[in-house]
Amino acid sequence: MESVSKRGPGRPVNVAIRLRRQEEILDAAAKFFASRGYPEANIQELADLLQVGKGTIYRYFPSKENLFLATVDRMMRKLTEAIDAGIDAADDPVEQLGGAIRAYLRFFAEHPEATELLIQERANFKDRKQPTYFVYREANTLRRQARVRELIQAGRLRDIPVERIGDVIGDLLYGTMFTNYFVGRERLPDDQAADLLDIVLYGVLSESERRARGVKEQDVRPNSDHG
Amino acid sequence: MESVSKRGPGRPVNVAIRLRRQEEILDAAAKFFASRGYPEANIQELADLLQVGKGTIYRYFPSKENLFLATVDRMMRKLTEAIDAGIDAADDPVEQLGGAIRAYLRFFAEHPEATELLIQERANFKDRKQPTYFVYREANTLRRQARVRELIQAGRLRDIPVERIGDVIGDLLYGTMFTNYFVGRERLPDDQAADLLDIVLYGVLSESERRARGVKEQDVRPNSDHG
Amino acid sequence: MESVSKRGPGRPVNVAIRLRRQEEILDAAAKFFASRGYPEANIQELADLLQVGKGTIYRYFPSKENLFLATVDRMMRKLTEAIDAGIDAADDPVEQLGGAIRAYLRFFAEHPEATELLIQERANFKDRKQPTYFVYREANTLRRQARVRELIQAGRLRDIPVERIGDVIGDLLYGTMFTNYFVGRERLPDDQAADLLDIVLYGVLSESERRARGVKEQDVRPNSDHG
Amino acid sequence: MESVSKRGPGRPVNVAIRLRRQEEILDAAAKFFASRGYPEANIQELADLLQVGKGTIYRYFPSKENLFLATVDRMMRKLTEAIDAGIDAADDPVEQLGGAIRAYLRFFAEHPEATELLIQERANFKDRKQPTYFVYREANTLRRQARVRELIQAGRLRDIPVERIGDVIGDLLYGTMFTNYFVGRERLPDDQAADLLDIVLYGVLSESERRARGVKEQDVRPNSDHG
DNA sequence: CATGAATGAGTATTCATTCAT
DNA sequence: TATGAATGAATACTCATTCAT
Repeated sequence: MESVSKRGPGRPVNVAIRLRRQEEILDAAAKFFASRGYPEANIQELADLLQVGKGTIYRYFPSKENLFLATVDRMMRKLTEAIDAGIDAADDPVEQLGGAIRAYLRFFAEHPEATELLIQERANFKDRKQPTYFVYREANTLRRQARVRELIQAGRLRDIPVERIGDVIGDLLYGTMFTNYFVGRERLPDDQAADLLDIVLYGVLSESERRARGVKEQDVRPNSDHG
Repeated sequence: MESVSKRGPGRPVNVAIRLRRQEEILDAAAKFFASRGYPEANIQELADLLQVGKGTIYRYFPSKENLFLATVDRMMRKLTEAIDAGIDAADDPVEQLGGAIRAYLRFFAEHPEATELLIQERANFKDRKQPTYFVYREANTLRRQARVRELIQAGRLRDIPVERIGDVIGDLLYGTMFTNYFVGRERLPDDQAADLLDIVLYGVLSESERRARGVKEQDVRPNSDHG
Repeated sequence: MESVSKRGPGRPVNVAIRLRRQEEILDAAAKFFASRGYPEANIQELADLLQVGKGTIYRYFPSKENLFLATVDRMMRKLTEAIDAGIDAADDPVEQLGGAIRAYLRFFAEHPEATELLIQERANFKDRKQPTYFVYREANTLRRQARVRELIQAGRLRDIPVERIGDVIGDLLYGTMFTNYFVGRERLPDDQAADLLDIVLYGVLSESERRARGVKEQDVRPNSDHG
Repeated sequence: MESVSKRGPGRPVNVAIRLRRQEEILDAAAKFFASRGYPEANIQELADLLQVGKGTIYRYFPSKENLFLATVDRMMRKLTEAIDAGIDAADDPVEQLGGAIRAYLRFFAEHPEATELLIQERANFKDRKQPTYFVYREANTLRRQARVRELIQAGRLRDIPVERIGDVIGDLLYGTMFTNYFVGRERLPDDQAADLLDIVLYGVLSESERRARGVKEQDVRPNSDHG
């Protein structure tokens, strides 16, 4: 697509080869960094794994750090795609929320190395870089907040500040993903998504307790973070 | 004075001094490991900070690893104490839940280095050790589940499996704590606790949507993890 | 040229260069370890001497210990060759014994560092390794004992157990070599070999004393170590 | 015994205590240095063994080096005594030579640590100090050469330069002692002494070979080291 | 283009020695 | 006098990166 020219000058074939090789390296690197941890992952070993020379890796990525960050970025790109696909699979906005959550949990269940990469990035580049995860999360915030706002205006969600809803759901997913990985929880992502959604949608209080507490529909508590 | 041991002459071991020195080292080490990250934290610099010789640190802790893990453990002990205190401050069980959440968020707001230590531990000792955080979390699980069970039996919470509630709240807090730290959120812990609790207790759906979805009091959805 | 392997492009491994470099390192290391002593010999300094980076030495030898032991082994290989050459230089078996002794003493006179390496090995690897010297000595024992046995059968040597003769000559050379080095004796190796051989062959007793003591040809004293 | 004074000034008792304590330390140190090797022998461990504080050892010996060398010196003093006793046990001078050799070999058989101390001293103080062994050996040289000279004048030994005889016997013993220790030979010292003496006295040649070679009584070969 | 030989900065830990108690 | 707390010099080894072939 990039070069539609039938016969450009130079070496057109190599571009494709170069991209494919790059992908191969990133694939192997993702697993390798995740299994060893960034500091213990040495390039020589990765080169051996890939059956290429060390120098070759350096031809594709200027440094270990750069390779690692490319690895994380690629992973986050894939996560974003997966979530978007999960959203697009439903029509009803509330169902779309469920779709997003399922996609998120599925993704990390299928790619355990993804979680490890997030940790390693934060631990090893704490001062040098905003965590890629949050770069992406923020990039999608407005788009997703808009959706929530529509639901509120449609009267389907309580009138709570949209950031608050986004934060709670985002933080809950983030915490769930880490915990799943760290303690080795083996739940089916879809079951877990359902449980989680149930509480987020309905809360944990019983009907009687809700009534006893006199919930007001529009505003359960004064909104402190509107400003 | 403490021990009437028949020790001969010579410089007596002062237990109190020893303990105090140990605490001083742990205090400094917590901040130091958090600010540098485990791999970059070199003992020489820590010794300089403490104005003692490197050897002195090694008299109190046999290795860098040991010192670091002691640091994490101490922090988790303090967190547990803070949460317990937050619980004990209220009588009503639902209020106690709020107290626990507030204590948790306050603790990490006041001790930003605590979050960093958790990351560093996971990133640098991934294969050697179960994360201390989850050792403590598990140690308190049964005790806290019992409390939830009572609330359900009292009809104040929906009849949802207790693990599910514990997991959701635990994961939400965990994710919130990390996110606060990573993106530098500066919310007042108590406000954040209130927001979070509001959603956990009441859910995000509006009353009309709840009714439209025909919520059943006892069991909103078939319980998949009872067995 | 040596190997017609189908290696792809890239810098080819030059086996000859590799071997030469290895020899250079061993040469320098032998002198260096001998002059400093094993514990004081630090690799950085050796690298400086060789005008290469520390890492280069580690490319050829995996550790300081390994390098040192390779150094000792090489020296013992050379000693063995020298002795064998000394033996082959003569035809008469008794002359061959003289040739071996001369070669031994010459070797250590010409390579003072060899003695030092033997000491250093024993002192620093006492529990980890049988001294290389004795590994080689034992490897040659049977071969040399056979020669002695022939001489006895030919009636040229007294009928003394072959081990006894081998041990005495071996121990005498070992002790002479150490003593020469430790006290800085500067005798010509060939003169010393002659003196030593004279006593070993003829003993120190005068003819009259021999007769007075009634030497029996075949067996001067009851053989206690035949079994 | 040392201080016969009934009531000297100061603290007379302590001198005896001090000497006894010093001996205890030297005893333990000899075995300790021999088993660990000088560099690995750390003073703390020796203090633990002796059940005293590290500082106490430093009250008796100013440094690790000094303690070690005192240990070697004491050992050599004992060896000298043992050899002298072996000499004094016989009247006939040739028997006395046998007595000395037996005493030497017995001493090292009974004190294996003695050999190790000699190695360790040479290996670790190569540039700082003439080996104690040779200090003592030289100190006794003249005395022993005189004895040999008398035997020659009495016509009982061949007229060989006395140094040559002393060197050969001395080197042979030195080499035998080391070899015994390094290869773990378990021969009875007296048997070994007899074997060794047999060869030194009578040589290894058969009578017929001696005659064939035309041994001249007084001078088997021109004396090259008289000057 | 691909390779791997060469490089050298960087760091946890030990232990002889001192000296306050 | 005896002790042991405190100290800090000293060193092998790894591995990201470069660049000659």
